[in-house]
Amino acid sequence: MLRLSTKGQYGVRAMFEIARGISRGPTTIKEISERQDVSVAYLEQILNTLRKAGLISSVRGPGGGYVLSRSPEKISIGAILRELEGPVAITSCLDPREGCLRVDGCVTHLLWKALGENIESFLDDMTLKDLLEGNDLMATQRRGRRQPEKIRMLHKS
Amino acid sequence: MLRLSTKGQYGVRAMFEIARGISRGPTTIKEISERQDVSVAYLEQILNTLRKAGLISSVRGPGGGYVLSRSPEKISIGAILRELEGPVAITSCLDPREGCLRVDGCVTHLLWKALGENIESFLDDMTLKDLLEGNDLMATQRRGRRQPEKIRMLHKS
DNA sequence: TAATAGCCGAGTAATTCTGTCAAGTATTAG
DNA sequence: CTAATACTTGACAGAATTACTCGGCTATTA
Ligand code: FES
Ligand code: FES
Repeated sequence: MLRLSTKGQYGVRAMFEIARGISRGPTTIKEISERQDVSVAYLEQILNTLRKAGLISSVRGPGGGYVLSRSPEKISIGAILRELEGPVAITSCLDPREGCLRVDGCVTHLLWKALGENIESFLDDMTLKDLLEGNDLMATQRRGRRQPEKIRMLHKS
Repeated sequence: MLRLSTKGQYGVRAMFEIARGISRGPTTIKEISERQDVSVAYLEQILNTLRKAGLISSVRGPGGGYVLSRSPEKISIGAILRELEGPVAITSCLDPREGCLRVDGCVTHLLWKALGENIESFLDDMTLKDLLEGNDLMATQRRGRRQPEKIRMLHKS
């Protein structure tokens, strides 16, 4: 229950790759494809959506690729997913693009609403920076280094 | 993003109706159908699943219907949804029935896992009793009565 | 000017969702 | 006993969504 589509998942992983490549300049679709095991054609579609949303910008021609429009800590996972999958809406009744007639007097409405807000604040609080730190953590694990706070909390839970 | 299927939603609403009818004895499919606007045929499918799962039991013949197997505070929304929609699994990688080969070294794995656990604890903490109290709350609103705690918290959030 | 790299719209196969339908079985009132 | 009530079961089908692929185009630069 409550699956995320592959589009959303791949989107987050692609954004992570672009974020990770910051120091090397633009990251190409091909590189992302190889590192994350997603086809080039599918990534084109996904990255195009994210570019139109203003989360990344593209550089054409040789040496080109994609770069983040803002710094990693300013791009939340929620922002990425919203562009690719629309707003968090546990039920169609809660989707601003749809709506419901029976809202008043519906016992479950508040329940789904609260759950949705819970999920959304989680996703909006987590950013690409946290993912980068989580990756560092994995790379340096078992070496006694200091662990980034938010990810360590994830690890515990 | 992250939609709940209608099956799960209807299932929760049906369980609420059965819980609400406790004092009157078994609740028939037809009654649930009328009160919750869901077809009898579809409810048959849903309630059968819930019965096989042991959440409700059925009484056949005239005067029959469905009753809860346990008291409302012992039936969580999570338990209902798990039967109808399978385990919470944001990604296929987290579904115990599927799994993933790239788990080690996957940056997003911990993220989805933590989100899933967050959702699950929310759903497991909320019970039919809370829905019943929420319903009372709606019915008595604007009359200055005392409001049940958990639902009032929902209302605030 | 050729190679690189992103841009764009359409289309399609597979899967999942959202139900319906028909033919049963069990129980009870009369 | 029998008729009415109500749940039981399995199959099936249309609609919607997902998860992609494909072909051709445009911009940039060495
Ligand atoms: S049916 Fe739409 S809010 Fe409950
Ligand atoms: S790809 Fe399966 S856990 Fe990340």
